[in-house]
Order: sequence, then structure tokens, then C-alpha cells
Amino acid sequence: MTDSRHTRIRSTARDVAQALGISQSTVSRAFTEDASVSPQTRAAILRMAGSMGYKPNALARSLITNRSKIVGLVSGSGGNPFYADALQRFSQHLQQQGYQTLLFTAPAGHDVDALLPVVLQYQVDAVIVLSAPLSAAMAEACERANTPVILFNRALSGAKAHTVACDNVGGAALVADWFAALDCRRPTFVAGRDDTSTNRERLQGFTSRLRERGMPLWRVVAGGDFTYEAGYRAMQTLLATPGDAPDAIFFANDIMALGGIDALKLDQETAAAGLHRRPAIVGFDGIAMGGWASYQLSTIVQPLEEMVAAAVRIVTDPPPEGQLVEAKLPGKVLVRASAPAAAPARPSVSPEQSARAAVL
Amino acid sequence: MTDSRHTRIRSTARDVAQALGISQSTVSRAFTEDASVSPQTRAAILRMAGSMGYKPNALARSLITNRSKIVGLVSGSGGNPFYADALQRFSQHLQQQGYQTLLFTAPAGHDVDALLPVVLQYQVDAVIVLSAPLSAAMAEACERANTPVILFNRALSGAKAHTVACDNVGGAALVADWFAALDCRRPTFVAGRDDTSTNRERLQGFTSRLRERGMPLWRVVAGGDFTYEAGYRAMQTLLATPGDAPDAIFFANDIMALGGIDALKLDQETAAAGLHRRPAIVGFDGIAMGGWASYQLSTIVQPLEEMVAAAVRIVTDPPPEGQLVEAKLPGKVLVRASAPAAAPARPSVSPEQSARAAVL
DNA sequence: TTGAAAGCGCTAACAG
DNA sequence: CTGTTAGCGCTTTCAA
Repeated sequence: MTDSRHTRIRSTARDVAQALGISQSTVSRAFTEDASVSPQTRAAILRMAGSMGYKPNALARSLITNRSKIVGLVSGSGGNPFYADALQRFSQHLQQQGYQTLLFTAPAGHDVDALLPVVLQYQVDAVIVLSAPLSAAMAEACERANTPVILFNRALSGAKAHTVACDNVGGAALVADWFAALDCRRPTFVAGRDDTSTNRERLQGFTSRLRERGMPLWRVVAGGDFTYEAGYRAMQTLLATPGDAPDAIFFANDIMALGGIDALKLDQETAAAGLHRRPAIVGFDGIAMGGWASYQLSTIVQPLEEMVAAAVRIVTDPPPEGQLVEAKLPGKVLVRASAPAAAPARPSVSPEQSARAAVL
Repeated sequence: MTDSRHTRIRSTARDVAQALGISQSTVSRAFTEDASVSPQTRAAILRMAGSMGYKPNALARSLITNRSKIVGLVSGSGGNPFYADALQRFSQHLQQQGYQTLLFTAPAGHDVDALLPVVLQYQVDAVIVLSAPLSAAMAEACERANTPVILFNRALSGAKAHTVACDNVGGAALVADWFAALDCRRPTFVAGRDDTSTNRERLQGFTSRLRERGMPLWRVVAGGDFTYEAGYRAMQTLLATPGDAPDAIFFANDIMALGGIDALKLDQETAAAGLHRRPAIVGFDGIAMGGWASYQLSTIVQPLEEMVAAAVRIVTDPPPEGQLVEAKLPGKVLVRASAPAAAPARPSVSPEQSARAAVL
């Protein structure tokens, strides 16, 4: 009576060795890049292994080398395309460096604390946290387990974790400059989840640069969430008192801005068209949908590829013991139709960039 | 001179045992659900483990149990939100069943063959292939390695692999019925990648149901790709000869349809508005963006949640040896503004249903 | 209920 | 260059 669950018969290094009448360790060496095996033996081994379908067991290897070549990627469950994109790139970059990605998704609304013990059981070489909050306690647990943690676009003050992020404060300041150059009178911020560092930093960077320029922040609308629906509702709120509309709106991220644009469109269809001037709209992220013809969203583009590369580099070339990386990469202005380019004269946005608006 | 890479000191079961003056195997038992340990010893062990930060090493466990509780999830690199959504759900469902997800992403344009050997080295309990083609040869390699393969929304004739998919043929037939009820004269199909089973099946289901109803397929436009841009260009092609426009278009998937809608909008702004009547537009998938106010895309919704659940069930409750699952789940019509609802009795449009178009 | 011992598949000394 | 030996951290008989 054989338990079928225990019947995963895959051939082992010993099987190959026996078939060839050589020692098991020689077989092992044939699969190690810089081990001393004669070319003939190696060739014979590889041929035999091929015909027997043998491949070294990565789990057994990890046990002895103490390095699993697995990275735990912990992510929230929001539907933000920016993070879907990031996830794909992480997977590809890591793969290319010989690492595997073990994916964990936090249930909606939860933080990732409950997941981490499991992640650690799989002996991951590092943990990357991707769009979900992590408690300081858990960061410490990783520290104790000697597993580096990399926070991607998340800040966690005082925690022993590496950080790779877009310069949210600086990016938001660019938006303030932009609105100033457009001579806007009623700059408005639509907030996402306000317990996130991205939201706080974008609001803060926006507000303080406006203040530096002597412009008061006209209004802040709480979206509550980084979603299309939240952006849509926020715009409705803003349009509720018709005589009192903003002339420039900075949304906490792109997908909210898309919702806002849609709400605005509907409103302008309803009201006598052209009754109030279209406000300038700017988002943050640089997701593909912003370039779609219906939106033509102006935005601050995060240097996603570079950010991912930076995070992966921390995994592949770990910094000296005890040293924490804190990378903050600058975002770039992308001008499309939703907010006109600023005039050249003042220290703000260059006009030549409006050429980049073409969608196809 | 200690090699720092080998210095991942995490406490082991032996450490805990020594600290408690008991045997290592007792510690092991404390972490197994139905092992015989006295409640007191277990409590003591768990407490000590907690304070030492000990957790069983999942890799070592896999080595002996011959089950890794890891599922390899192999995916293509397209930016289709439908698959991003599927990925998230897989991750959550598997997690909930105590399985981990090892993620592999095929480089753009490639099939997943090159990835599979690596996947197998990690001793995954199953492989799920998600939006990328898999060769029959590779499916066989998995078979030899005794690892079940589950193809998600992909067909592979003759291969020893389980299959979970939406009923593309049936769904496409629903679109044909719909267009017939609308009394369309020029039903058109915009194709995606034509080396995919999804594309073939949707075209075939559409065409043959049209034929059954005595309606000729008016035109097929090759998109080339399942992308927004491809849909956009296809629509431009269709609009190139103005007197000769289709009155109903079925796009191979949602995201192409969104591109098509945008191209159509632009065209109608340019041309004297209302010159030609808006064609009915229907997509396939049911992605969130289809519900956005700018699009209001009518579509065939894939039962994604059920499909994922079905695939995961194959992993958790494997069918008897040698038996292959072939699940085909029905899609559902979702009426929004881009294609009017068909009247129940007669082939005409009921106006009241356009009320369902509201987005929020 | 507990401990001792064997061994999963592999890598890494150490001899030869 | 190759074989022998000793474990990596764990589960699992088998006795006690």
C-alpha cells in the first residue's frame, strides 16, 4: 500500500552515478560551474542526466549552501497597474540574476505581518515588500532571522530595512512648479490612502513648494483610496459647487486621476459645455493607461525600471553588514493634454516635452 | 576567515531542543499537527521557539516529505490586466490552501520552455501556465518528472496536461447571437495573436454561430497582438474607407476593444459628428477598465474566480493517477453602453437597459 | 509520550 | 581529477 503522495520519483544524482559507475559527488561537480571535472566525464554525465531527466534538486542544494536563491516578494492586493508592472519586472530581473521569486499577496486591507513567518520558513535570501505596509516588529523579526528586507516605495522610520523609492516629495514639488508656471489660483490635491508614506510625501512636497512660491493650497480632498472610483468621487465632490471649481488638480496617483478625468467629462457633457474652463490635471506614477487617447494624462513618471534594478542589486550584491541602502530616485514630468506645458521663462518645465504627448 | 554568505544563522530545532534539554525529534513533533506530544512539552517548546525565533525550515521538510508545497506559476509578460488579476487571485487562493507561489515570467515573445527546467529544480508540486505558450515537449518533461501541469486558458492538443479555461467558443457564439438580435449586417472580428488558442476559438465560435444564423462574417481584421494599440490600429483600418464601415465589432479581448473605442471616438470628433452610426462593440474578458466611464464596454465576462478555484483544486485534491481534468467554464454577457442590449423576444433594442451603463 | 538513529539529495572538505 | 566522508535541518521509523 504505497502512499501516492510520496511517489514523486525523480531521478537523483546517485541514480546517474550508478548508471555510469562513478561516484555521486562527481555527478554533483558536473553541475557546478567551476568544479574540477574532466571534460569527458562531464559530457558523459550531462548526456546521461539528459536522458534520465535528471536535474539537481535546488532545495537540497539550498540546505547545504545556506542560500536558497529565492526572494520573497510580498505585495498588497490592490489593483493598481503600477504595482502589477513592478511585479513583472521584479520577476524578470531576479530571474535573470538566477534568483526565483516566491510571491505572497496580502489580503485586501491587511498588512503583511501575518505572511512573513511563512516567507521566512522558506529560507528566502531577501524579502521585498511591494505596496503593502509592514510593521516595525516584523522588520525586526527579519533582522533577527538575518534576512534583509527591502521596502519598495514605502517608508518605515527607524526600521532596519533597505528602502528604494521614488522621490515623492521632489516629484510633487515639480507639480507645484508646474501649476505655478500655469498661473493657477486654486491648486488642489486629491489624496489616496492617508496612512501611506507615498500619499503623505506627495501632499507634503506639493504643499510646501506651493507655499515657497507664495501660493496657498486651495483645497485637499480625501479620496480614501488609491483607486479609480476614489478619484471619480473626489472629482464629483469638487464639482458639487459649480461656481467654486479648482483650476488645477494634483491626484495622488494616476489611476485616481483617470477616474477624475472621467467624472469631469461626464460633468461637462451635462452642464452647458465650456461653462467652466477645464482644470489642469496631473497624476503620479506613469502607468500605460495614462497614455490612452481618452485620457492623455499628464503625470510624474516614476523611474520604475531603475527602481527595480536598484532593489534587485541589493539582493545580488548585498552591501556590507549592517549598512542600509536608502535609494530615492527622481520622477520625471510627462506632459500630455490633461495639463498644458508650462511656459519656458521660469525655472520649471521645459516646453519641448509637450512633443512627447503622442499616443501611438 | 568566515565567508559572510554562509553566515545566515537561524536557530534550528536542535538549538531549541538543547535549550530545553529534550530531543530534537520532540521539537519537530511540536510543530506537527497530529503528532503525539504532551500538551505541556508542546507549550514549553512553542514558547521557547517563539523567544528564540525558531520556525521549521520548510526546505528541509520538503526534502524528507517529498512535497514542497510550492506551485510554479509560469506566466507571459504581456500587460493584459486580466492576467495580472488572475495572478493575484492564484497567489491568494494557493496561499489560503497552504501553498506557496513561485513566479516565473517568460521574456516577451518567448514561450516558457526555457523556464521549466528551473521550475522543476525547485521541486514544485505542480506547474500552472498562465498566458504563455508551452510546447508539447515540455509538457512531457513535466510528466516524466511526475509534476502535474495545469494550462490556464490555453489549449495544447494531445499533451498530458490539465486544462482550465473559459468556454471561448460558447462565449463568442453569444456575441454572434447578440449581433443577430441587433440585426447587424456587417459583423466584424478583430483578431489578437493568431497563434493562440483563445483567439482561434473566439473567432471560430463567432463565425460558426453567425453562419448558423445565415449571417456572413463581414470582415476579419488582424490585430496581431492582444494590446490596446493593436485594437486602436485595427479600428483605424476599419474606418479607412468611410462609406464602408462595420456596424458591429467583436474584439478578441477587452483591452483591444478599449483601443478600438478610442480610435472610434477620435474619428467621430474629426469627421462631422454622427456621420456614420456608432457600431456596436463587444470585447471578451471582463477587465475592470471596461467599466470605466470613458468606455462602458459591453463584453463577455470570464468567470475568473471560479476558474482560479478550479485550477487550485487540481493542485490541492489531485485527481486519480493518469486522469486529466478538462474544465471549461461558461462566460457571461455583460451589457454596457458600447453595445445595446438585445430585446428578449424580437431582434431589436430595449432602451431601458442602457440604464445599466452607470459606472459608480 | 519520548529518544535514538536513519536518511531525504545534495555540497564541501579531505585524501588519494 | 576523482572517490570517500560528513553533514545541512528536518521527518520518521523503531524501541523504550
